[in-house]
Amino acid sequence: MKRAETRFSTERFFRALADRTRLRVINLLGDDEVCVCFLVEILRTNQPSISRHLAYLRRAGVVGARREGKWMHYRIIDPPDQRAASIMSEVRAWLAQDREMQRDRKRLVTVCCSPRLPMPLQGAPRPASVLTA
Amino acid sequence: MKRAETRFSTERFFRALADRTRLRVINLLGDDEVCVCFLVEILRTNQPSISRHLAYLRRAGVVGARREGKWMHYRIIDPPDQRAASIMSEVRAWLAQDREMQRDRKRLVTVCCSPRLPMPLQGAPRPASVLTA
DNA sequence: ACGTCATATTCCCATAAATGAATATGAGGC
DNA sequence: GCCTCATATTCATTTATGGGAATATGACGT
Repeated sequence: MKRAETRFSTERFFRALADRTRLRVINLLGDDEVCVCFLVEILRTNQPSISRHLAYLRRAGVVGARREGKWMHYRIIDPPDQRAASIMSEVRAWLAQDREMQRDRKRLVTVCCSPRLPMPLQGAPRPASVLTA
Repeated sequence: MKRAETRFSTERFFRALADRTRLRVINLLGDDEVCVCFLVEILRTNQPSISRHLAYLRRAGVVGARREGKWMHYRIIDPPDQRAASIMSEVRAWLAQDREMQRDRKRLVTVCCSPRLPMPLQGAPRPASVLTA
């Protein structure tokens, strides 16, 4: 079991948003849970890097995680602070307008729907939104 | 004349908000122009430090400056991006609830209204809100 | 021109954060 | 138990960031 995260901090919250990779992660999570392995695939970076960014976002109070067997599913959660939650909504709407972010989302759908997933993703649980799309 | 600042950047914007001193500056600026010398006084730090933070905020597109003789007045401006502007409104409302921020504002009023200003502030132009308060 | 005052910038140092490589953990199957 | 796979953490190194001291700039007065 993990330690209770240190109290919510305004600075940590903004810092979490001050990195393009983390913003891309937030964008990809969208309104569903997404498995880490897909984030690794779409962001084309190595697994430890994503894992650390996710940990950062978790400490900042903006994402939550759920384990399912070997897979970890991450999702956006409302930060404990009401104002922070409003800001998160704005941020997500903002990201939705960004070119690279739109490309990322497209790629996520493409990759997930592909009949033959890239090797490392065989059998990984697809994000819900893709399945229902 | 200064160079045109590099294009607005989401990350730079959030990084600007990821520092307590800068948040305190934003809070102190409130809805008026405030002279740098008052920020130095209230935040009890050295002048170069404030100046750098202000430069940071300027590059991030959240504050603007106006020179009046030897004095520089800073004010909050709407970032070029509409979404960023909404976020700034949220942030400012958020800061207004913070204890330390409220103390800072109080001190600003106290200092400005004091009949005998601290030495280095003699003759400095007071922020408008204090005068009309 | 010079001096002074308010502010900006530079330089250097210390700390913090991001990265890649390697290793550790945790879950499931045999 | 061991092996494998998905994810997390550690380590070492680089790279940004903030702070203090000193210096530069810009505006005004003389």
